[in-house]
Amino acid sequence: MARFSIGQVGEVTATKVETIRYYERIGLLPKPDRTGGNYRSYASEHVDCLAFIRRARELGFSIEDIRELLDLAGHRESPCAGIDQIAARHLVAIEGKIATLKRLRRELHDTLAACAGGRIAECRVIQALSPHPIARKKTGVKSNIRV
Amino acid sequence: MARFSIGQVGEVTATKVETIRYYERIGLLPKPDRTGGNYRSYASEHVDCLAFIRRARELGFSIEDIRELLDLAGHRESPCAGIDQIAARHLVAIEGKIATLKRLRRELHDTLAACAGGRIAECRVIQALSPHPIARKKTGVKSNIRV
DNA sequence: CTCAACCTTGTAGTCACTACAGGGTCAAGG
DNA sequence: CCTTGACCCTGTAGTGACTACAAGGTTGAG
Repeated sequence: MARFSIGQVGEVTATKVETIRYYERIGLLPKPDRTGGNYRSYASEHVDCLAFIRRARELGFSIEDIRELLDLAGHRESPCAGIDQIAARHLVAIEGKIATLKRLRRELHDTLAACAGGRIAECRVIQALSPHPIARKKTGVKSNIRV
Repeated sequence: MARFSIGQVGEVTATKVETIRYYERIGLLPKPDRTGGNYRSYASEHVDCLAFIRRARELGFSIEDIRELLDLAGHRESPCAGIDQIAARHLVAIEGKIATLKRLRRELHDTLAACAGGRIAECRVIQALSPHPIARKKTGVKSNIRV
C-alpha cells in the first residue's frame, strides 16, 4: 500500500500542511498512522477523504455541513435525500448572498457614478455614508444621564 | 448639549452595546466623556460618527477601510479622489465575490438537478464531491476558498 | 558529519463581532 | 431607608476556517 507524508498529501490536494493538521484536530479527517519518527503516514483513503473535503469547501460548504455529508456518504445503500437537502439548503444560502451583494454593488456603483471628483465637502460617497438628520429624527430617545 | 448613554446610542444606530465598546477599543470611535458613575456619555458627534461607521459596514467596507474613510472625510477641502479610490476598490471586490458565487450556484444547481434521488451509491451530489483519480494529477492550482 | 528540507507540538493571530461573568450605578416604588 | 430591576462597567473568551510562527526532532543526500 502506498503511503504518503503530510507534505505529499498537501501537494496532491492543494492543501496547506497546517490545514490538514487542523482538519485532523477538529475530527474532520481521520487520524493517520505514524512512522517510527512520529511522522503522519497517510493511506489513499485519507487522500480521497481530504479531496472530498476540499472540493466541498470550494463549493462553499461549511465544516459542519461537510461533517454531515461525510457521515451520510458512508451509508451507500441509504437514500440520498439527506445529502440533497444539505446541498439545496446551501444553494439557497448562496442565492441570498448573491442577492445581497448585487444590492451593494448597485448602491456603490450609483454613488460612485454621482461623484464628480471635487472636494470632500461635496463628495457623494461621503454624503451617502453620512447620517442625514432625517435618519435620526423623531426617535423618542431622550438624554437622561448627568455628566 | 444633549448627552446619550451607550444604550441609547445603540438603539438610535441599531448597534449592540458590545459592538460600540468594541469600536471604541479598536480606536474607530472616539472615547466619550464619562459620568460620575463612570458611564459613557456621548455627544451627537459620536452618534454621527457611529452612524457613518454602521452605514459603511452595511455596504461591506472593512474596519480598516472605514478608518481610512473617516480620516479622509475630516479634510473637507481636500480632493475626494482618495475616497473614490477606496470605494472603487471595494466595488471591484464585490464584483469578484458575485462572480465566484454565481459559479458556485451554477455548479451546485446543475449537480442537484442531475440527482434522481435514489441511493447514496448513485447520488450525483456525492459523485460531484468525490475525487476522480484523473482530476488529481499534477495540478498546481491553489484555490482561496473564502466565500 | 553536516545541511537543508521536511516533520512535530503548541500557541497565538486573523476579522468583526458576540457572549458571558462578576460586579457597579441609578431611579422608582414600598 | 431599602429593595428591585434595568442599565452600565471591565475583562476575558468564543465564533469559523484557517494561518503563522517558535522551538525543536527526523530524514536523506552529499
